[in-house]
Amino acid sequence: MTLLPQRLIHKIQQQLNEHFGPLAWWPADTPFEVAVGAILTQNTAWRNVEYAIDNLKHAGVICPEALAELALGKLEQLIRPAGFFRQKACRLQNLARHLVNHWDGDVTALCSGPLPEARNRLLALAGIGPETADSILLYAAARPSFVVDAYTRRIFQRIGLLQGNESYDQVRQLFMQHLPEEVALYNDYHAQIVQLAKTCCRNQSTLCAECPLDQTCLHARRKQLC
DNA sequence: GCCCAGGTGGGTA
DNA sequence: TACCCACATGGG
Repeated sequence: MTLLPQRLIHKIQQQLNEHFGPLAWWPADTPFEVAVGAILTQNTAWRNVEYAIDNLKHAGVICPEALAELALGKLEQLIRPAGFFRQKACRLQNLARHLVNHWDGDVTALCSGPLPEARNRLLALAGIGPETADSILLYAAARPSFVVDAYTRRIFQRIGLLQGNESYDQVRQLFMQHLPEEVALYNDYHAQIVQLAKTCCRNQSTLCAECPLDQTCLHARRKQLC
């Protein structure tokens, strides 16, 4: 049985929600900390991001004003555990200075107004691409912008909904056109995707026997047939 | 020792 | 447009 994309996207969400419950999440205390985490986690394991954020907290610089003033070399050392530390230090300081200079240090102000314009403002900043922009919009500013990440692609490719050659915006549009425009739903869905990818639908050594989607997923059903 | 992790941007054809 | 590559650390 092959479900239409809309049915499939809803069914997966229901199954994940039943399995994990609502997660409503981003591990951060403030909107700015969400933005910092979103930049630091670029192609990096979250565990390493936590080390870097702990360093920033202990140094008392996890706010736009302090980060904007901090010596770049010092910032590089603090975020070193998150990898790509020279690039990411520039990106963080650039964001912090932009916020201080133009938005009164307020991430949610930067993300305000019509969604496409807000998203384009983020994309215009150095080192903020589509995934980072959508993470900031959704999790820092509670705007309904669906986040597509490597987990989303991996899971929905295995399920059979994606081929693997779709652009970021194509995947984002696929979800956004089939889901109601609800922040809480986007928030939970992405959080549940992350949870599934870390627990069952891992890159290697998949645990399909424990997966709540095993009856829906092509990958798991193929394994069952073997 | 090797591979991978919640990407992005610059260069090249 | 489509690939290729640099960017860097820490854990399994």
